[in-house]
Amino acid sequence: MENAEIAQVLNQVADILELLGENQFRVGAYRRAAQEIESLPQDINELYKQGKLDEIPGVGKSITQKIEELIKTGRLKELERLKKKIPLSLTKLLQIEGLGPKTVIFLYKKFKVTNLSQLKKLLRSHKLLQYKGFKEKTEENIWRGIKLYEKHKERFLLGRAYILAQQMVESLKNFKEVERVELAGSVRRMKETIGDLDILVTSKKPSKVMDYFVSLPQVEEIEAKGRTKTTVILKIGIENDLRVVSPDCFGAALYYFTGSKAHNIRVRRIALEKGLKINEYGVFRIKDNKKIAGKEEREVFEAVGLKWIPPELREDRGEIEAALEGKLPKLVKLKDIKGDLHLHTNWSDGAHTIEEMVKKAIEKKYEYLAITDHASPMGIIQGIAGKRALEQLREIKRIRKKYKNKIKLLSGVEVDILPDGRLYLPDEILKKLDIVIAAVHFNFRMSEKKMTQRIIKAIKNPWVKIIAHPTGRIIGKREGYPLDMEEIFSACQKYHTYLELNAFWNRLDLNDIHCRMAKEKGIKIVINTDSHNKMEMDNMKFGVGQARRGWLEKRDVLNTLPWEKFKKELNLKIKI
DNA sequence: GCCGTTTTCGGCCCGACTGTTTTCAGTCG
Repeated sequence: MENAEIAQVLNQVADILELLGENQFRVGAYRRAAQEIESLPQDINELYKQGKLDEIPGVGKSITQKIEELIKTGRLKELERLKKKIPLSLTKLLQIEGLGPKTVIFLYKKFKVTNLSQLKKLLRSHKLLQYKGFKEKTEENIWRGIKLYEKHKERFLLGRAYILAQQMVESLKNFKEVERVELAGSVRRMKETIGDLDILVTSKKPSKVMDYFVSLPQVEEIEAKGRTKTTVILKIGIENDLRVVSPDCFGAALYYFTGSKAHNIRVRRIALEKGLKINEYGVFRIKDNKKIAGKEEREVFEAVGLKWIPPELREDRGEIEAALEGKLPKLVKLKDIKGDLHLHTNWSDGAHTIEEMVKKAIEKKYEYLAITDHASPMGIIQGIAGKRALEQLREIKRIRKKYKNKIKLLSGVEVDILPDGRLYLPDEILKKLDIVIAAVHFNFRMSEKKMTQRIIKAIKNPWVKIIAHPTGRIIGKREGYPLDMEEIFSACQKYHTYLELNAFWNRLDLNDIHCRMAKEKGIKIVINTDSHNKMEMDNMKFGVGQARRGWLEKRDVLNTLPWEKFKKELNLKIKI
């Protein structure tokens, strides 16, 4: 069983225990363990073999046994037992905004509600109104939660949420009563999926800001409106929280609302050990309630003896320990990126010409770029197979010459890896190109062993420099194909092939955890946008965000190298 | 259920908002 599967089982146990009214800390312990396992930078099966399960934070004797049982048998008797008490389907109802464990269990016990359609039927009958604590408004709220749930079962992808968040921030900046505005929450942490938007402002007139905020055209519905906190649902279906605080607590509030929850809990615990209390208004000494920090985020960290931690790291995945020891990584930045090596043009399925892509890269002050159109047996893509590859090469050389003083234009291809691991273009063509990217685009359903062998065969090809979107996932749509990443990393190291972090926000593949695994193995990553038009080249920030979440530093990313070093590293023979 | 530079027992992060209350429970982040 994989890390994510084991984490899921533990979360299910937590959900049922919570519904049963179990001790909340016991519930929390399962959640914590699940979270730790999900973000583990190693395969949990390896830890098991080494007898090191209990070294995972939050995993003690009891959960160790449960993980062992899951690894050995694929099942957990405890969960089977719990499922007899309460159907697992109830845990789905918990995902409806406004429905918590108390209400869900009440609906189950009184009305045998176990799923959404039964819940709707009950609401329509208005039978709930006879019970204490339930009035029309309660029914309305549950309907609203159901509507939101049906509209958006999945979390929003970062790319979409980011643009909307920027719009809301800009609108707030334009309002005269607003002083400071900052984006917080999971968008600030550049998480690949976003639950809601969190925006923080300072103002002397909070109620005016709240009135202005709820009147913005993007707002569909007001869920809660108070003096310091307002929650609205935007037309697109995402929730947006706005918090207004005074300037002297801005740093504390920014820290607090950036999260993640797991990170905040850990840091507050450390604060408590030092006799300090952290809340959204500041850091306070418990004995006399004196405020010792809060204006700037950095102060909050320093007050509890930590170095400032970049938002992307705040997941309680070891960043707190690293900050305590002064061993935080110096994360790669967007401005460190010197080139983009995976770009499509109208020679295959891209929208723009080679020259238009080159101009955009010059605008971005890149030192180099590679044109890598598809060469694929798939009919839908009119690619650059055969003679067309050589034609395009001539065109690239022409444009290379034209812009040689501004940017280094490299020739390339994104060639398909066939099911048996051979490539769609012969070596005679590949060897004429500067950057050969290989990728899997079809026949995804293979066993882990076969898929791993398929990709390793491509890695071994001496002309292949990069494996694009290595796991093939499309976030929210398609699981990545199963791969033995350890073997892939070893092969990359042996054959000097690089793995891509595809910056397109519905891929972000490799993900943060894989990036961190790669870093630990000493493998460099290349961050590419895989742009199919020139605007998409701006997606680089999402790739860098994911790389930062994976603890990558400048030296871990191939395309941070300046041209001469890059050329040497890849052993490129061209003269420009 | 986990954890320990005060502790192997007794803690476990903290506050805002809503709805239905007349002092609070439930939910959320």
